[in-house]
Amino acid sequence: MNALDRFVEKGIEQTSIQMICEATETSVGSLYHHFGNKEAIAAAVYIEGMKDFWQLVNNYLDKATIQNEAEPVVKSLVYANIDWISKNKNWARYIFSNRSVVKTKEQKQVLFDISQDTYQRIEDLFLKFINKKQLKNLPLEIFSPIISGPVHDYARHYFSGRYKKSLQLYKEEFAQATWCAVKK
Amino acid sequence: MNALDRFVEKGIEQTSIQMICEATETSVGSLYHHFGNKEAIAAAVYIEGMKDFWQLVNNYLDKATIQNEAEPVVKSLVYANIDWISKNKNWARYIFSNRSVVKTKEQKQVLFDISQDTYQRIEDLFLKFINKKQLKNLPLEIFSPIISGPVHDYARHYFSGRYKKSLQLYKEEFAQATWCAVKK
Amino acid sequence: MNALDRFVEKGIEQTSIQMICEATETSVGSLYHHFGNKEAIAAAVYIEGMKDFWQLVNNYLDKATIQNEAEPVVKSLVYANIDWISKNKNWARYIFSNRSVVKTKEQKQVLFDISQDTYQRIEDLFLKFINKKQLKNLPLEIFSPIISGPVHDYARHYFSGRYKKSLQLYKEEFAQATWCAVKK
Amino acid sequence: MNALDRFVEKGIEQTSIQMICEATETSVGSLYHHFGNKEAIAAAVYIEGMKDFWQLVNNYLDKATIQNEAEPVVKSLVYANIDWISKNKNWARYIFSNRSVVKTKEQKQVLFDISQDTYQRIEDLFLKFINKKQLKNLPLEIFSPIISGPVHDYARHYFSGRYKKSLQLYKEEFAQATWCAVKK
DNA sequence: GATGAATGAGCATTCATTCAT
DNA sequence: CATGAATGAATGCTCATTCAT
Repeated sequence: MNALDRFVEKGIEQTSIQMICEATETSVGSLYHHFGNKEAIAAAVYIEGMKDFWQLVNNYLDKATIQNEAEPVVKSLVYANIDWISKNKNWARYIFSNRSVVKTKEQKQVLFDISQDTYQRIEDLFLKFINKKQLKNLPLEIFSPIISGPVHDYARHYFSGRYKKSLQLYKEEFAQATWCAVKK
Repeated sequence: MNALDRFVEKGIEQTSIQMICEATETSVGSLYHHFGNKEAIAAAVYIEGMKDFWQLVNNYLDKATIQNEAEPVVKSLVYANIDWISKNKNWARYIFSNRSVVKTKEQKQVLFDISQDTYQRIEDLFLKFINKKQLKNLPLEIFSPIISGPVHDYARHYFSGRYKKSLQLYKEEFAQATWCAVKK
Repeated sequence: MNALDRFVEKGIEQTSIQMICEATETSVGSLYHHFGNKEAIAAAVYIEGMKDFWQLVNNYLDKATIQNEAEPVVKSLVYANIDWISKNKNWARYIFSNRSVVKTKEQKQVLFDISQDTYQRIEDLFLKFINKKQLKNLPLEIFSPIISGPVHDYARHYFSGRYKKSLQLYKEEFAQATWCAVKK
Repeated sequence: MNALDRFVEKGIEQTSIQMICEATETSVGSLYHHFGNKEAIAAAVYIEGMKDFWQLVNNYLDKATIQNEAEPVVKSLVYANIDWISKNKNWARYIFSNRSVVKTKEQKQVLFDISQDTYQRIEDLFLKFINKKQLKNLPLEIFSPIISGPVHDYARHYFSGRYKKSLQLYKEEFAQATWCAVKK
């Protein structure tokens, strides 16, 4: 689905239904039959991207949890962010810039359902590692910003052209700094 | 009263020139006389916000550099982010979501000029503290994401309604975690 | 009912798309769907008029060429001008005052194609009559101004209200004077 | 006054007051102080051009009437048209395309006054030559179209780019054909 | 008289959405 | 289910004109 490329290229508002039709080789009527309106298309693209992201996170966690240690788990989350963003640049740009396209209750529910299992899995892991004194005893909701924030922030600057070096280049630096930030 | 409030409330595209006129008690012609077009208004709001932010950062640095230690400097940057975002919620929302409104060479130059002195000041400080072995020897361009990223990420979730607790509540946690992330 | 009537009445610039919609009982979108922009509407009206004119010229030539003499051919061109202008006052006014609406290559080509056959036919006839010493040996491109110019000039003054008598009244005078102007 | 050049270049409607100010190195207020509104500027340019034209015609008639013969008088009118148009291309283009800018009673009166003397002079001459059987006994109001029409028509085609050769090149041909058209 | 900033009505054009085929 | 012509509300922007200085 190349609506994504158009959305990233010109912005959602500047991408007309006509353009999406051409990019996806669909007819106007067909698009409306499937999605109902333009906002739903934007939301569908967002949700599809997030689904893909959470799958990757889940896969990385499968390997990282084998050793039952906090460090590989935390670092795997950093790696997952860096790798997914690197491989899905347009999706990342889109998701970073268009959080607000998910508006309706139904869309929000779908988004919630997509991440819920993995989110819960991470919370359980973190609670366990806090108890095992491997992680700082931080409120659960600030782990995610501490782990993902730096990478996302770098990616934003990179996408805007301010930073030139690829995320992959600083993979270990981000992973190590993040680990230092959260470890007990 | 502000164009900013309308932009945040409905999004730039969904805010018509008419709405801006009403919000600012200006006439259409006057707006165009001073700004030239809508994009320039959006850019001006962005730049004004950033100017305010960098001033605050500079003020915080003045106090933090007295002791000539890395820790208060790093933490002051975290505090500056948290305090500015907390006090200027709409400006923060706007800047987080509309980085791309600064488009023309002139606008980019103005934005650059605004931050340049403080940015340089921070780089000089970090280089000094790296040499004094108080900070990890990281590439300079990843300090900023590591320090600002977590706070920004939390703020985004907070603004979107996902997180309910205010940033101020986690001020020390963010400052401490960030310090751990970058200290040698 | 016609875009033409509005254009003549108020001028092209002073005729808004809204007015054209009302006059043609079309919707704005439909107009843009078919023409693309306002200039294309103005050009289409111009071209339609010229098509009609050249058809009349062609019909008149059919009859005038039967005798194989220069005089009826030359006079038939004068008559064609006078009759077409008399019967299509608004189209004539429009075409006289808006030559420059035909701007794009495509429009110019269509206009050329419309007149080309008849134009060539007239040139061939004139060359033949020059050779038969029935016409002055003038450059081909000044026959047209000599034949049409007086009638057009009268019509312009008539349309502007300066002259009151109808063109038809002076039909024979124009035909005879024109014949005297070009005959050997 | 270079408003003329702008009017010809872009059309009256497409020439803004601002452009006229820049072209004439005047201020907006000054322009409005002297002319009252945009239409009056357009009319003033038209009238100024016509004044210049009629002066030339008058000069040419001074010389042409010495011999007291119809032929030099008729031909001098053709020459006057050709020479004035050749020397004042932009004014000619403007006047040909913007007859309708003279709208108010006052403007029409001025225009009338400008041409009246010369117009009367020509009518008197023509009446005399008709009586002397040097000219066809045509209604007075069709002499002008017969004499000026061909030249004007050629000029229009020349200005639109359709004809490439300058008017001056066909000076004698137009003069001779016109003389043939009106002579007894 | 001269100035040019301010005004706001008016316009061409776009585009999400509908619906008859 | 698919299509794309038709719709018309909504918008960014221009520009003639005014008027306080």
